[in-house]
Amino acid sequence: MCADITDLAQALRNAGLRATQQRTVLLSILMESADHPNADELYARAKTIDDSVSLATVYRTLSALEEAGLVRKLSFENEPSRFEITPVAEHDHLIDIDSGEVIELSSDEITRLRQEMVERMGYEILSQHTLIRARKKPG
Amino acid sequence: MCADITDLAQALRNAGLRATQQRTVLLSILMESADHPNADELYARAKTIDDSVSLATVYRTLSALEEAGLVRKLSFENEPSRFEITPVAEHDHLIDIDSGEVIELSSDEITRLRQEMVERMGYEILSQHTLIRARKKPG
DNA sequence: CTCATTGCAAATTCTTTGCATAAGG
DNA sequence: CCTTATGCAAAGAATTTGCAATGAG
Repeated sequence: MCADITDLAQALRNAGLRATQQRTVLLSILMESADHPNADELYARAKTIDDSVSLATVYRTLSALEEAGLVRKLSFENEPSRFEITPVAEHDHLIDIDSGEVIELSSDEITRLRQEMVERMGYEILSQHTLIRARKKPG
Repeated sequence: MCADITDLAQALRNAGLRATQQRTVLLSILMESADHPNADELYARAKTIDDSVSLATVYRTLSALEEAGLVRKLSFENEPSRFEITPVAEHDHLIDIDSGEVIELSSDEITRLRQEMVERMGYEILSQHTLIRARKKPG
């Protein structure tokens, strides 16, 4: 949970990326972010730690981290992409359309079902993600 | 399958929308599009029928149709939004990342499982959609 | 007739890129 | 050192909006 800078730098190098100041900061922020921040939010948070980071670097870093498999990009409707550390356990997202809150849903059984269905069709899954738009029931 | 112009106009009015020339054309194109076109593609197709439609109207119409529940907007990663007539039977999408082809997956069982899970949490589902990125297995 | 809808062009929003400088290994 | 990454500012892509003209009911 509380990875130190050295660990992060190592994680970056293991992923084949240079462990720059900016990447380390961004990765640490993502790891301690329970929500699913977008690029602007990450940029704002990063600047409180390292005033020099630019938004361009945030985007470039997110692309690099995604390509390396360390980060997952989430495309919600009508809003900028959000990002999260690649989850160990597969999970989906429910967005409360009234509050905007994003809730993670684990979905082992569903994941297995989908996997079977898709494999029967002759495909292998690279990634899968379900987005549910929902509203709290009254009462 | 082969709805005529009158039906379309009526469908629009039933949804509380004025049945304009442009909306009727766009709705008819969507109904006969087996793929999942984006705004630009719809614009191009619409112009072959009615040269006067503008891209702005395509966007405005799609918003209106979506709000009215006639159309579903699909947010794929790294590409403009695509649109489809709101499906009668719930289904998800698999995108072949090599060919770009989009395949519809029906998912009755999975839909039911998700529904139960979410209801147990005290939410009611407004929409749900799964996007699977996959690649054809060799052989 | 009256108000919603349209086309056009300009504006926004999110994201990417070119280039000279800085910094990782 | 040598290359890759960075910041900045400018470019780009997708989508939205203001406004005067048009068209549906």
